[in-house]
Amino acid sequence: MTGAADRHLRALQLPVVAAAQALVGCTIRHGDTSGVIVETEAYHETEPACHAFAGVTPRTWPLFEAPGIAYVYRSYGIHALLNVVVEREGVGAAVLIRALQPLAGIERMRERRGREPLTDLCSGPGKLTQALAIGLELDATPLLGGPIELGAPPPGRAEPPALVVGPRIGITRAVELPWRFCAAGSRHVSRPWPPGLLG
DNA sequence: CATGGGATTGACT
DNA sequence: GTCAATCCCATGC
Repeated sequence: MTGAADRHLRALQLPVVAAAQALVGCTIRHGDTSGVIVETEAYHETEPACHAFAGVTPRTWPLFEAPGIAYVYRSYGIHALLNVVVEREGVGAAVLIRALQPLAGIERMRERRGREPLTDLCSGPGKLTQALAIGLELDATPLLGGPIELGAPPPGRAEPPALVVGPRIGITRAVELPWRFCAAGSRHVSRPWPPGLLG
C-alpha cells in the first residue's frame, strides 16, 4: 500500500530536510499517550547547530546509527528532547520533534504536565517529552517496534498537511537555514506564526 | 580537571 | 518583556 499508511516508513529513508517535512502528520506514541506531529526541525552534521557537527561523542553516537532510532538528550539540564535519527549509518542527521497535537491519553498528559489546556500539553519539544513520559533512558531505542512508536498518520488524515517553513528556534549557529516545518494553521505548535501566514 | 554553554520552560516584572 | 533553574558534556588548559 502506498500513501499515508507508510509515510512514516518512507520518511525514514529520506534526506533529513525532506524527512522533517514528511514526518509532519505522522504519529508518535509512548504507552497510552500519543499525538500527531505538527512541528519538526532538521539537523545535519554539515551545519554547526547539529550536535553531530562535533563528530561521534558519548552523547552524539546515536545520531550516526542507521535510521529509525530515537536520539534523546538533556537540554538546559532540565528537559529531554526527542529526535528521529535519519540518513544512512555513519551520517549524523536527525529530525527534532518540536510539537504534537494530542491524540490519546490526554488526561494522563494533563497529570504529567500539571496543566489543563490542550494547547499547553505538547506545544514544545520539552513539553511533549514530559507529556509522553519520554526520558533519557529511551535514547537510542528503536522507533519501530520499540518503546516509542513512530506511526502513520491517523485515519482521516491521509492527505499530507500544508506546511509553513521558517528558521529553527532557539539556536545560535546556522540560524539562516529554513529547516523548521509546521502544520499550517495548527494551534499546537511551539510558537504561533505571525498572522497572515496561518493556513 | 575546571569551565561554559545550551535544539527550553515557567514564573515573574 | 526578563530571568533563573539545572546538568551533561564538549572544550580547553
